[in-house]
Amino acid sequence: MDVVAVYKCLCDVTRLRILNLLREGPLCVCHLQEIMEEPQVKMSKHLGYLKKHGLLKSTRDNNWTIYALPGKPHRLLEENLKCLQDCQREMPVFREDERRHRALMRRLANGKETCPTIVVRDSKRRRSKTDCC
Amino acid sequence: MDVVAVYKCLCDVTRLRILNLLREGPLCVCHLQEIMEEPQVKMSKHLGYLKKHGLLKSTRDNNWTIYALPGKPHRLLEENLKCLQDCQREMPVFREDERRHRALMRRLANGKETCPTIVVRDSKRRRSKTDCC
DNA sequence: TCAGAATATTCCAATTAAGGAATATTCCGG
DNA sequence: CCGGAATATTCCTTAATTGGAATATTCTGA
Repeated sequence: MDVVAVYKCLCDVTRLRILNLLREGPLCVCHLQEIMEEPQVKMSKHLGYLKKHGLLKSTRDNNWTIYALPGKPHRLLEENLKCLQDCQREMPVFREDERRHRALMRRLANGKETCPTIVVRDSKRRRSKTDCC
Repeated sequence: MDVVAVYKCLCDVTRLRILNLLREGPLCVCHLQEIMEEPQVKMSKHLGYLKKHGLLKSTRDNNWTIYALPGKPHRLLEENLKCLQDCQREMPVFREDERRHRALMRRLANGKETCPTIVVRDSKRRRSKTDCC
């Protein structure tokens, strides 16, 4: 565990936004993209960066990659994730993200649309192979 | 309070070492230098950086500058300072620093040598104006 | 006033980081 | 096998970071 590397992970808004969103549960790349309204390249790179340094894990589900926080994160990460919860004031963008996140979740919950993101939480639902984003 | 700026402060070894040392109490620049065995420019710049972002405060004592953690640090800083305490394993350099820190303190405590660093802790001691380092 | 100590600042070179455009890869359904 | 979707990677440009050398500033004691 490279402490400095962890802080390097945390010192970028995009990465903080990703971590903050994933506190709520796993998300596939396209949903993160949709929520954060950022281009695919950017998302993919930052996700890769976080994963490379052990702050995220990923699983492949057909054509999708689902990112999630590690099962038992290092203390350093854990403490800082807790702090993120209280950073609404300092990070207004967090509130926006969470708003769009909830909207997406509602849409997925009551919709025809199914997606790996939701499947992780409700493994009984079936989905087609290509109806994600 | 700029969250990202705080993490930028924390993502450099030199700055982490400074913060870790100052957990124990204030130190003047020359003592930080001595303990960390780093050149003056480097120390001065990183100290200025930390101060600029509110992670340190400084007071002037004659020709010396004494740096210290802020009285009541932001939660983010506070939590991470606590984490630093447990990072001996990941940061062997912390142990070295603390060893040299203790040695310095012993030297100052029982010596003729007095210094702003010690004065902060024992304001009854007198010192000459030029016997610091 | 002058030399020297403690600290800060400026200037510069080298390294690293961030983001976008284009391209590659992988996997699916037809 | 082909087209398309989801994601990753490569290449490139621009910006930011780091650190050292030299210099400046401030203060003190003689």
